[in-house]
Amino acid sequence: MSGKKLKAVEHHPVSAKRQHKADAKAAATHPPPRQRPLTRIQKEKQNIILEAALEVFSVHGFRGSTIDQIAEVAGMSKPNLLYYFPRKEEIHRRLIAALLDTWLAPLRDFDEHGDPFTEIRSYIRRKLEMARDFPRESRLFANEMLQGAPRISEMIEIDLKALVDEKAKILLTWMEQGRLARTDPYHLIFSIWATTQHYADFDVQVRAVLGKGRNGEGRFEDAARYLEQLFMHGLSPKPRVNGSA
Amino acid sequence: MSGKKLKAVEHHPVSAKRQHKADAKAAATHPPPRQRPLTRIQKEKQNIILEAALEVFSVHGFRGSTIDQIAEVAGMSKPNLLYYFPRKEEIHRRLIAALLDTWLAPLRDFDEHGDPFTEIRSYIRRKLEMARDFPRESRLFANEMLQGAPRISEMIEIDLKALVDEKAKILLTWMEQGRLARTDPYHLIFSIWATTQHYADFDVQVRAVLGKGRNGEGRFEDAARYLEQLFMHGLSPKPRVNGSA
DNA sequence: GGAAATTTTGACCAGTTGGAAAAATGTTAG
DNA sequence: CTAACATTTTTCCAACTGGTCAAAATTTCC
Repeated sequence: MSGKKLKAVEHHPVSAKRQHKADAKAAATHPPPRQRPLTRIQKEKQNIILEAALEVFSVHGFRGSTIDQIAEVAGMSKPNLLYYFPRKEEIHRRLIAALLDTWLAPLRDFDEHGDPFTEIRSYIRRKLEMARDFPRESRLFANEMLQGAPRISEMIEIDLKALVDEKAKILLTWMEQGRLARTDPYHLIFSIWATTQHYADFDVQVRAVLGKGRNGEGRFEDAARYLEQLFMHGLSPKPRVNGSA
Repeated sequence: MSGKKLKAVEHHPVSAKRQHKADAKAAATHPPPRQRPLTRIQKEKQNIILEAALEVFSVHGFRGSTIDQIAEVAGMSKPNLLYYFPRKEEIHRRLIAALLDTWLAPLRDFDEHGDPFTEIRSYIRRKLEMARDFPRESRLFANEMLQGAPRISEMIEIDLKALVDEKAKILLTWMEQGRLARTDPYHLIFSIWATTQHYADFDVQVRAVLGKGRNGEGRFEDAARYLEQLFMHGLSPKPRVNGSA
């Protein structure tokens, strides 16, 4: 349903506080067979679990989620789930790793050689589509941020920062060329993130406020229209070139 | 430190799944004396607890937080804490109730008779100040939203919606009067919420991206400047009235 | 078909968690 | 001083949690 391009980044903080007693044995019945190329069934089950875990983690956060919950959503028993992911943290790590990759793709596509407004508009559009189509991923990310990003601090301090720095530079160039209003490129990017992800993270609120009326999918199109205008012209009224209303 | 205008809204969902066995007895030694006007010490202790709970809940969410954690931050034992708030949920409820009140104050002050841009600008400013000065409250709110606002759905579906409807109407009037660009007032409000609260909720990310440089308090001023421009004129470059750069 | 490997299940465990009971320690008004 | 009350601490518990383990059920491969 959602986990499209997984990628298994493998970071291994290894900092398990309480390692119980599972030592270097590692080859008993429990862990899914190492070395071997990972059977089709294993991949399927892992995806089912990751999908279920996304569902749960994105709502309750890491600490607030239990393996039992995830197992139930995944339709399997807890020990069975633990057969595929020996540790709760491992599931979360995998989700986050996959997420970060997908999540930043739109920003990576930001093209230096394109037209500033076309680039910005399509970036907003893509982010908005992701908020619509992958709200759980957005919430998982938000949850992690709210907690101070304990598990991904290096990733955002290094990879993300580098990427944003790069794109900010592009924006600055455009500004110097007079093709874009001179302003803070970092906060510009923040504002795009904020306004688009809001529709995923605060979905309940958005729906509640818009009321029973057109809170179907229309809100995303309305949002797209509104944001386009906002980022283009702001809220200043049109200079009123032709006659009155 | 933070809980200014408490208000004790009293909602009582009462849906405790596991009621253990505490029945109508209710008058043992545990509960803080009912009826009596609530001594000064009681208020103080309650505030200490609420303060600690805010600290914990805002980071880990309701389910992810434990009474032990809160008690430790509050500098008291768990049973002692439970003497003042017999239930974990009760603490959370109190926090949320107080929060909603404070949180919406800036929007309430939105004045129909003011100048559109002055009103919008000062609304943005106030929200930004709140993000800076009360980030935990913002995160607590965000956490609740991420979880689908299970404990405050009626409140946002009724009170919040009514308030926003009212203010949206004002915005519409301004638009019709040609004093504000014609656009969707609801999404306009969403965008203000999103862009301002972002600085509290995604603080880690913002700081990481801005880097070690001026991530002190400067970011809030930069944000204020940027947002002012965004909401005023958008990102279109100045018409270039006078000469070149 | 059957041995080997994989997957699933059921029983179990130690540590945590929300909360109860009651005893112990203040505090205060008469 | 002391009885009545308020507060705090100690002890305890049942349910929940992350995780283990051996055995049973199933699949895979020759």
